[in-house]
Amino acid sequence: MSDSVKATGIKAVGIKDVAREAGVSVATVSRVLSNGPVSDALRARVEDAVRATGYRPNLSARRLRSQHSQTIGLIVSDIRNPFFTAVSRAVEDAAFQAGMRVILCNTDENPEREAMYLRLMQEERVTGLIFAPTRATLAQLDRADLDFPVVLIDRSAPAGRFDSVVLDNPQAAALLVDHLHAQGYRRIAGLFGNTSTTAVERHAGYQAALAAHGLHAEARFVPPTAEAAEAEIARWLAEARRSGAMPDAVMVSNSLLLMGVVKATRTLGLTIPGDLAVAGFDNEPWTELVGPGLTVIEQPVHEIGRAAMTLLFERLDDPERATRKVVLSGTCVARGSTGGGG
Amino acid sequence: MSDSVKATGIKAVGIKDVAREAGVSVATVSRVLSNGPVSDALRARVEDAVRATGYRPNLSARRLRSQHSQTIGLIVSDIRNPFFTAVSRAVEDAAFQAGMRVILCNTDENPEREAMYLRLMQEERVTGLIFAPTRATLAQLDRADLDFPVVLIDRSAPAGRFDSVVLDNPQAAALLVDHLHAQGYRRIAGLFGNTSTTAVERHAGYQAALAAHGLHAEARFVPPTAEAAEAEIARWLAEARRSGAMPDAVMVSNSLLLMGVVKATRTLGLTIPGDLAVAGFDNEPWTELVGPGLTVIEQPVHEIGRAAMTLLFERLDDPERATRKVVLSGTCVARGSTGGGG
DNA sequence: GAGGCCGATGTAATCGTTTTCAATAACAGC
DNA sequence: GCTGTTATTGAAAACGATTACATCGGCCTC
Repeated sequence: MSDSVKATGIKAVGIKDVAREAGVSVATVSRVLSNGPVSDALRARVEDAVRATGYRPNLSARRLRSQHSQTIGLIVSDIRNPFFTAVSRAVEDAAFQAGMRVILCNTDENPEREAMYLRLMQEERVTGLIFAPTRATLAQLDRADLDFPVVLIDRSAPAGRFDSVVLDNPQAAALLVDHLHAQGYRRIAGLFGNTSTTAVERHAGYQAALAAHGLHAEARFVPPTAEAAEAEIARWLAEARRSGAMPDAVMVSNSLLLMGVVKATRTLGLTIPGDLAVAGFDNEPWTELVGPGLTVIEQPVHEIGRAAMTLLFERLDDPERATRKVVLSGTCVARGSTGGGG
Repeated sequence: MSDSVKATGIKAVGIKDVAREAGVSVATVSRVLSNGPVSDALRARVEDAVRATGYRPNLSARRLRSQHSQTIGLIVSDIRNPFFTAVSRAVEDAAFQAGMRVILCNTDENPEREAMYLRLMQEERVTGLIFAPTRATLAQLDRADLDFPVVLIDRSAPAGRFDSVVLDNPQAAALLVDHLHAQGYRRIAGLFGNTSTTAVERHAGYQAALAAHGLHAEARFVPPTAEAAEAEIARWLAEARRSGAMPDAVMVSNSLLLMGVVKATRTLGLTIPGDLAVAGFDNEPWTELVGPGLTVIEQPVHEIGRAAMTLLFERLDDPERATRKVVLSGTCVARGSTGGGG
């Protein structure tokens, strides 16, 4: 008969079984497992029994009773965004090292999904949350009373009810502008995403830096996709050519837009940097390989993840302390795409 | 005094509080929450009470009692590997859609970490696991008795105790070789990773396809890093030049190696495809942008993730059914890097 | 009109741990 | 030798939900 198949593990072994095997009470087993005060003799007996029975604690039960979920939430827009990929890796490493689990959620910048995941975080009774919210959700977050600490990443915090860690976006954008200026470029266009606070800050830095050099800022905003950027740049350059006011350089606010711009230059048959210098954000491995190499701002991605976890742990340690905002600096990686001074 | 600060949420609201508020028993509340048989009148009262109290079910308690963790594990080598990034996104989407959570673990191909995460999966009582194991762990996996189904991805399953979903690696490699041959290349070198079963399979396909064309195979194996590939290719080409037997094309088994090869051509001042044609795996967005565009095999990454989840759900439905191996085909995306027939 | 059945509801047991509390033993102080 | 203190241990309560089982009307059938 086919039920001879089901031979193994007819019943899960619990702490009771271990206790019986070792001839002690369940309390003693529990104490051994959590390094409580137990005599050496009993400890050894229990450890043997654990091995013999192949016991594995049930984390759900443990969490229920101890009221510690040992779980942290991580809500980002899309894990496929290399920035979040790197951050998530850092978060996971730090979490597992501290004996905690991570629940990862992708929102696609959709406020409804953000709301539902926030609800989930409450039901999971997470210890803490690391969150990159949209502007819409960020505004409501103040009112929502959550019973766990939140650390914001990438998106800037307004008043200051939450700890946060962000790149110094204005400074980073200025770094790029300064570099372009130093290379001799004078008509520096800017292309920015139109959804995140990040782009807003980078635009501000771009504008300020240009002003400092006495240059004219010319910025446009597009949805954060390569396609949108490619189309917009093509349109823009066509107009500019007609009006005789071609930019000699363009900076963009993230790596998706950067890809779009590079694509557009190919389609239009423009050389980089001869016809157009290009600079952007995020030092992904491939930026070194396209064209003459792309000049970019490198974000300390791993550090951002680590900093978020550190902030979270410190907050858990002392819930009363003042909220903190960690601002990290990017560095400018100069490559050929901004090389041939205009 | 400073304790006026702590005003909100002095005690978490449980199902009991909701029951009291609605004037019903806890059982009725539970039934409302799980769409059980309850009269419309009471259902409405309970729903009001839930809203009024701001009740959030405690998932740990629910899981403990119901013995359903509603959690699936995902163990990969490194989420920063774009292949796994995309797969993980597909898995998460499918999971959350089915009302399940995902626990993501990075092993860095380290068997010890794999073992510890497998232990964790048991303690979490996961519903199922999607796993890309190293060869070492794969060998032991047969013996370990786990009380949840496992679906292997990317790494090929040996005998067949587990469901799995993989790319048709030999065929994909052959596709690349055939394309190179059709473009006129005759001395086709191959560079492969030396850790995964994937690379082994791709090498086999490469070799078979070359043999079918009556060509000589010349393959080397390196650690799966861009640096290793770059160094090895440089050394290789130097030797080849001396012996007067330069390959006119090279194919590599993954995107990291591909980056290494491209880097090497730059350092050596070789043009693609004039001096050397290049082809590889994984159609990442940037492959379109470097040099004349890189010819690659496109893996149906999202589909692989989905297929894994489907396999898992089907297995949960019917634990007795025969194990299945889903083999998906890659497609060849031809670009300029293999364009100028040798 | 009595018996049987069914659907809605409540009571209490249960899931597998941790943790409180009491009990015991050992040991020191006087 | 008696008492107070401390270190181990066990018994049982709790954690917050689900669910088996009992109960109670109402309604149908004969």
